[in-house]
Amino acid sequence: MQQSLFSQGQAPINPPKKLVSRENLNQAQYEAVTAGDGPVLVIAGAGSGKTRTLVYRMAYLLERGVAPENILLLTFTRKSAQEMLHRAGQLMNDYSQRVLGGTFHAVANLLLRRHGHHLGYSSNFTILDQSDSEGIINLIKSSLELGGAGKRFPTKRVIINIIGKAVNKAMPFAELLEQQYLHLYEYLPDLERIRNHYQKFKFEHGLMDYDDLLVNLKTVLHDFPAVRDEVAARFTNILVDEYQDTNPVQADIVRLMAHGHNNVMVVGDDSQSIYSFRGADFRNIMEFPQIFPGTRVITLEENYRSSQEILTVTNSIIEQATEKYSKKLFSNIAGGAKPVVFGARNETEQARFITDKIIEINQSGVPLAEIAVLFRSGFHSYKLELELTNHRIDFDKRGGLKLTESAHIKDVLSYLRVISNPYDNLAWNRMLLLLDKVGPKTVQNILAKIKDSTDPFAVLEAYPAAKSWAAGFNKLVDLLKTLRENELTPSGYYETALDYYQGIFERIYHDDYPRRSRDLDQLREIISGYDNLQSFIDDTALDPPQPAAESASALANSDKLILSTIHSAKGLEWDTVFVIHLTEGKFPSSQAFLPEEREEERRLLYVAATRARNRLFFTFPREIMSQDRKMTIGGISPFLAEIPAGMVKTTVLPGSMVRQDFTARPIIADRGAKSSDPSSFLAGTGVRHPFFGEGKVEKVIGPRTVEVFFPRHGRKTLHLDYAKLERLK
DNA sequence: TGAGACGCTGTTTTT
DNA sequence: CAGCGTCTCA
Repeated sequence: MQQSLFSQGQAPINPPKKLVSRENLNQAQYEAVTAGDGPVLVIAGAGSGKTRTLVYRMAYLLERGVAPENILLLTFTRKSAQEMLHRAGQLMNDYSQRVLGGTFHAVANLLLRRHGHHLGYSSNFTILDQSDSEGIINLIKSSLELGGAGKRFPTKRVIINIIGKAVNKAMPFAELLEQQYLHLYEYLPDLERIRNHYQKFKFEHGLMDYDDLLVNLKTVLHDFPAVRDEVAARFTNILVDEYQDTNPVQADIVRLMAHGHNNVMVVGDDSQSIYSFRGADFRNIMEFPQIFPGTRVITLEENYRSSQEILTVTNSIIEQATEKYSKKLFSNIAGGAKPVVFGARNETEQARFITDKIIEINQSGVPLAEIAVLFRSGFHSYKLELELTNHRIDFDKRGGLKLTESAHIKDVLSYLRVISNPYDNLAWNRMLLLLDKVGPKTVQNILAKIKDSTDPFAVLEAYPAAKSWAAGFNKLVDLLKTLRENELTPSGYYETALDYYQGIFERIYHDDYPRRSRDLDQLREIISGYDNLQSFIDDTALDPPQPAAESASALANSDKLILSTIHSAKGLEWDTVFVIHLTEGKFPSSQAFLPEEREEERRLLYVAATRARNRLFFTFPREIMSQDRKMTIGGISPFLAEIPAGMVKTTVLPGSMVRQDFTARPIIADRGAKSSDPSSFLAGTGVRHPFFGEGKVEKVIGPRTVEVFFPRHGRKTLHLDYAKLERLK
C-alpha cells in the first residue's frame, strides 16, 4: 500500500509521446503545462482545471524525458494524490505510476525513516495522531499536578492546539497567547512547562506528532546539506497542489528540497484558503515569488464546472471579503437554475426539505453519487442522517470521527505498536491500564523501570507483580513474547493480539462490545492489505481508514449520497450541492469571532458553493435546539443575507406559516449572565482587564466582541465570553 | 490503589 | 453525549 521511496527495478516502459497539445488545454493551462524549468506559480480558481493542469504537467515532463522517479507530487490528502496519478495513468500508461505522490506528512515520514538518525531518531519511530498527543498532555498534566487546582485550566485539546499553532506559525508562546488566547495568558508559564515536557517525552520515546514530521524534515534538510542535496537530486521536479493551505514550515521544506534546481510548480487559490487553524496562511501563496525570484505567474480564470447562475452567486460571496482576491471567475456554461435559499422552521424541517429534494432530483435522473450535502462541522448532519435512514437513502459520510480514534481500536493497536517501537511509552501505558486491578500508579511504577532500560521486554518480565493482578500480567508477558519471537504477517500479529484482547474487550466494554466488535472486523479487513507492520501502523495515523470504508469490498462504484464536511469536500465536485445549517453561530461558527476568522468562514462557504455544477441549495434552520433543550433562535448566516436578492430564489415549504424574513438576528444567549451584558460595553466605556489593566472601548465589532484600547498594551480585540472585562464606574 | 457512580461542561475544521 | 473531575467504597 505504501510506496517505497527508493524502490527500483521496474521494467522500463517507454515514455509517452505527444499527449500535450493546444487541443485539450486552454491558453493559460497550456502555458502552465509547457512552462520551462524554474519556479512557476499557478493561481487556479475553483473549477478552472487545476487537476487537469497538474496531470498534463506531469505528462509533459515525462514527454520531455524526465524520469518518473525524479518527479514529486505533493498534495493535501493521499486520496487526491492517488486520483491524480490514476488520471495520469489513464492518459499515458503505468509509467506515470512511478511518480512519487503523497501528502507532505507521508513524504516526510518516508524521508525521516531514512534520514532521521541525524536528529537522534531511530528509524522505527512511531507517529502520533491527535488523540495520542492529547494522551501525552494528560500524562504530563497529572505528573506536574496542574489542572486540578484552577478549574479554568485549558483542556488537553486546547493545549495541543496551542502547541501546534506555535510550531506551525513559528511564533513564541507569549505572542500567540496574547494574540489568540488572551484569556489563558495567566497560564503562560505552565503551558510552557507542559510544552517542554511534551517535546522531551516524544523525543525520549521515539514518537513524532504531525508537526514533528514537518519540522524534523525541515531541520534535517536545513542542517545537513548532504541530505538536502541527496533529496534535491532525487526530486528534480516538484509539483505542489493546494499551495494556499501550506504553512511556513511546508514552504521551507519545498524551498530546501528544490535547492539548486528550483523546478517547482505550485498550484493554488488564495480565495480557497481554509486551514489557518493548522498554521496555513493564504499570504504564503502570494509570497511565493519572493521566495523563488524569477517566478512565472499564471492565472486560470475560466471555470469549467459551474453554470453562470451559480458563479454569479459565488463571486458575490467572495467579493464581499475584506481582503481582495486576485481574480474573478467566469463560465461559458449557459443555462442552469438560480441557487435556492430555504429557511426552515427548525432542524427537522430542514432535514425533511433536503430529503424530499434529494428524492425528487434523484428521480429526475441524477444519480445519488452526484448529490452532496455539505456542512461546517461533523455533527451538523445528525438529524439529516436519521431522516435519510428513515427514507432508506444510502449515504457515505466523510470527515468527522475516524475509525482509528475509537478506544477499542487504539487498545489493539497498542500491542502492535510496542512490537514496532519498544520505547513507545504511550502504547505501554494504554496496554498496562487495560489490566484488571492495575491503575495509573502501578503503571507509572512499571514504566519508570522500562524507560531507562535497554530491553523493555526483559524488564517487564522481571517485574514483581502483585497477587491481585499477577495472572493477567503474566498473560500479557506471554503475548508479547509470542509476538516478538515469531516473524508474522501483519494479519498474523493482529489475530494473535486480538485473541488475547478479546477477554479484556468484553470486560471493559460490557454494555456495547458487540457494536464495537464490528470495528475490529473492519480493521482485520484493512490490515490484510498490508505486508509490512510499520506501514500499517504509519497509515493508522497518516491515512486513517474511514468507519464506513468502501475499501476492499465491491461497494466501490455503488450509488450513494455524499455527506461531507466542507474541509473534506475540497477539490471535489457534484451535480447538486446542498450547503446546510447556514445559521449564525453554526456557520459561521460561534468559535470564529476574530475578523480574520470570520473571513475564513466566508472562504469556507465559497469553497462549499463552488463545488456545485448545476444545482445549488442553501438551507438554514431558524430555531436550533440547544444542549439543555431550551430553544435558541438563530438568524440567517450573514454571508447569505448579503447576497443580492435577484441572484437567488427563495423557497417556502408548502403550508409553512413562517415569514421569509432574512434579517440576521443575534442568537439569544441562553446561558444567563455568564459574562457581562454586551450593551454595557458601548464605545467609550472605561474597562478593566486582569492582564492589560485599564482601557477604553473603541468599537463594538460584533455581538460579543469589542475593540479596546489599553494605554500600556495598545489596541486589542476581545471576546466578552473569554476576556474577564470589568466595567469602570 | 483501583473501580464505579454522579454531575458538569463545552462542542470546528485535518494531517 | 462524551469526556472530564470528584467522591465514595472496596
